[in-house]
Amino acid sequence: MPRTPRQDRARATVDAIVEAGFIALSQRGPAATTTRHIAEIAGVGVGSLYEYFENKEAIFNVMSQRFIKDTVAMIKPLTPTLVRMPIDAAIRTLLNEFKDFLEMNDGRYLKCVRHAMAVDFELHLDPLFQVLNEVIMRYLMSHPETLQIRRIPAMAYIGINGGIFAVIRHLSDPDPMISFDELADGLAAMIGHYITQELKEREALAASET
Amino acid sequence: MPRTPRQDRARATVDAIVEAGFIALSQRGPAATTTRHIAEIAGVGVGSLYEYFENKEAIFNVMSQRFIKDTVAMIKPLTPTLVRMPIDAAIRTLLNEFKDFLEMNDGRYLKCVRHAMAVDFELHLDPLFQVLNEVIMRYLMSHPETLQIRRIPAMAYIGINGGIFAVIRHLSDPDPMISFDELADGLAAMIGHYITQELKEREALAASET
Amino acid sequence: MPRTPRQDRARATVDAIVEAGFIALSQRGPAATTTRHIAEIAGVGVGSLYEYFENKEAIFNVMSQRFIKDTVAMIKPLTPTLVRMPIDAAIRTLLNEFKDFLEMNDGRYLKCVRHAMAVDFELHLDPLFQVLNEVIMRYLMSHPETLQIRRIPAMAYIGINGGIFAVIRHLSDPDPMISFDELADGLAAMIGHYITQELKEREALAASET
Amino acid sequence: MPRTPRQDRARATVDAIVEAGFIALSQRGPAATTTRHIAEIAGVGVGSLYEYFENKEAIFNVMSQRFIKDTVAMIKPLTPTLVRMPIDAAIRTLLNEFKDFLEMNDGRYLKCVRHAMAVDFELHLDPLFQVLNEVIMRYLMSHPETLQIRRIPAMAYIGINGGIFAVIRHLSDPDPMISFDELADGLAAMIGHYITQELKEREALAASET
DNA sequence: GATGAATGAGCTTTCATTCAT
DNA sequence: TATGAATGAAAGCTCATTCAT
Repeated sequence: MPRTPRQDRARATVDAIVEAGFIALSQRGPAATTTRHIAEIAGVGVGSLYEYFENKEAIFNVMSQRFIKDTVAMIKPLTPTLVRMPIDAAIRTLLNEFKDFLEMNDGRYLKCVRHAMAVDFELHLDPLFQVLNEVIMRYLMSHPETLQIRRIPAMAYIGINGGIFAVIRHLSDPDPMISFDELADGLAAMIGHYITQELKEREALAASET
Repeated sequence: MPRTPRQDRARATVDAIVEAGFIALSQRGPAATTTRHIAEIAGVGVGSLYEYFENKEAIFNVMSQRFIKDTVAMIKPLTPTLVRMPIDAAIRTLLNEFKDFLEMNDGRYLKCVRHAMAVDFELHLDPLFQVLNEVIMRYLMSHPETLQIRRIPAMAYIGINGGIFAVIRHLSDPDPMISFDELADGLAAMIGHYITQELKEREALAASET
Repeated sequence: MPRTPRQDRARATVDAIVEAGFIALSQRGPAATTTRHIAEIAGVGVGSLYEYFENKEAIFNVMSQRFIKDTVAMIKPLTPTLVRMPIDAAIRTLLNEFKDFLEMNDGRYLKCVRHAMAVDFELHLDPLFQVLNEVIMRYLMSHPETLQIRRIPAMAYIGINGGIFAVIRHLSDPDPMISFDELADGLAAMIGHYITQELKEREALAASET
Repeated sequence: MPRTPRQDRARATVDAIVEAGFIALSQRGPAATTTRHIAEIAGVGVGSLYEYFENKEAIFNVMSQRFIKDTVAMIKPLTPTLVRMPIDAAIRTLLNEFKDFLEMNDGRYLKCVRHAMAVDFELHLDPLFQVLNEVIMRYLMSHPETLQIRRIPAMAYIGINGGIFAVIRHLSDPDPMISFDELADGLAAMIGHYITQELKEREALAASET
């Protein structure tokens, strides 16, 4: 049974407002993004903003949640493919998908994410970390030998945080010292080498114990 | 039109304003930091702000420059010590010094740095990247065998950006999954393993070529 | 960003603001006329001023234009009557109408015009000079013999500027040495005598040439 | 006995401040003329302004008085010469002297006088009107036949006010329709014709009475 | 429900004036 | 006496929010 037109229209308006929020934020930054701008871009009256959102901050909150939701939705379906790849290819694939995702719509998300902290995006980061941790866990379980390596939590933490930030910074850098491929290759090599080296050390240890 | 301070009293006022800027920024964030707050914390009249700064943004600019200057001043003298250490110890030492630096004055700098992008800290980041690159280069030259490893620029980029961000995020995280020591150990191990593995591969390659 | 009024209510607000501008300007002068005063007198919030005007100066500009428009609207319909009168009666009539116009609404316009230069009234004076020049030209054409007199442009310039200023100064003077009727009579006689004398000289010249 | 150096210096400082006031006012207009500017141009500290003047307005008052004093000092010595000239030559001479006076020092006085009303110059105009009235009276007494003409007070009022304003407006007009000579000639002719015509009418009247 | 005119608290900034030096 | 750093009241202006239509 379809929803009543009333609800559909309301949902469309909310979507238009959130979309407009992203456009305004990416175009003018958080300080210059006014409710008037958002309403104008959304094609609704300022009053309508307050029909659907408690206040301006609530719009940013929903934007934040939607950004994270979209990111998770981008990553989740990749998991089965990623876990079957060699680690370096998996990392490169994930980074490239992330890059494309951030650069969609003239880099709207990329521009927004740079201002994220100014509008408390951080509050809704959890699902993103969860899905990335899940990818990592599924990967490790698909490659049981890697379960023996040390410092898995720390590596996940560093890989996720360092990786996300390095990519965002690189994409935002008008004149980066290295190419994106070099960055992705570097991250892949770093993780790859860590695993290789750990496995070797485990092996050597096992051999000496025997 | 702001004038350059010529008297001692004037210089003290300028310092008080910049200091107040850090306190206000760390307490309330950039959007809620008003000229009145800064003046109040500095213990001066609002008018005095404009005796020495073109406008509010100019205060943030000077703060940004001072933060970077202080960071560089913290790192630079460590260089001789760091380059003589094993890589993992060097990294752990640097990260711990960075942590202490950020947590000085009740974490004033840490709280400010989270809002960095909102106040164009990026514009003045260069000296920091330069000094960190210099540390890396000096380290590599003190350990000539490491000069053979591949992807040095990418590793420097990843190490600096990923490292800085991972530390900041960890210190800002009210409930981190890992301890700071685990984080530092992880970063050290990751870089350390990368170098070890690279050296081994070089060796193997050299052996096979003979 | 000021918007163009689309609703009736909006138009009424704009009018109230301009009206309040005249009242405030006449009461306190340009330096002491603040946006808050204007808003208060208009019975609207300060914010409303900026819904319809770019800034404070824009209000003064519109006031200036409206003043000139009103003056022109007062003079234009008089033209047919004036051109049929003897010159001295025409001048006296025009001056008296101008006096009444300036003294309307407790002399609001008179008080404003004294501060004219401080708010760039001059920028919009052209239409006033045009209509006065047209009156003069129509008068001369209705009295073809006067077309022979010399120095018509200079006389127009002097008559218009000197006349306007003499009237304004007289009306503003708390203790003038002469009555307004004496002033009007004097201006009428001066212009009248000039024309008479010129015509006589032309006549004498024509006679001597025969 | 010479004044003490102390008093001399004080007088020089006062002069420098008033001079600076004229320069600032002519350069930037009344709204943009700050005490800081005046002090800077005068080469003294802001504090010194308040050693010699109650407040900013007092500076403008003294400026106003000095302007009028200078104008009077320019006109007074001309009187003996003027009264011996034919009326039109006298008027042209006076207007040209006035023009030169206003255009001295890159038009400093001219630029100031346009802002006069914004700073209450008008308050001190009396001596100027007195001296101009005296010139007129002396002229009339030097030409006793003119004492018979009617409307002398009105003509003086119109001539003085209309004349001053017409000259100031003309000199300020970037693109005047007539030349200054034409303006001066026009004013001279207008007054000249008035007198001529009046004398003729008196004569005719006298003849008819006989 | 949708609108946008209206609001006013509160922002940044200026500048005449003061007063310790 | 002369200074200029310091002041703070008050200016122009913005914009999230409200509410009559």
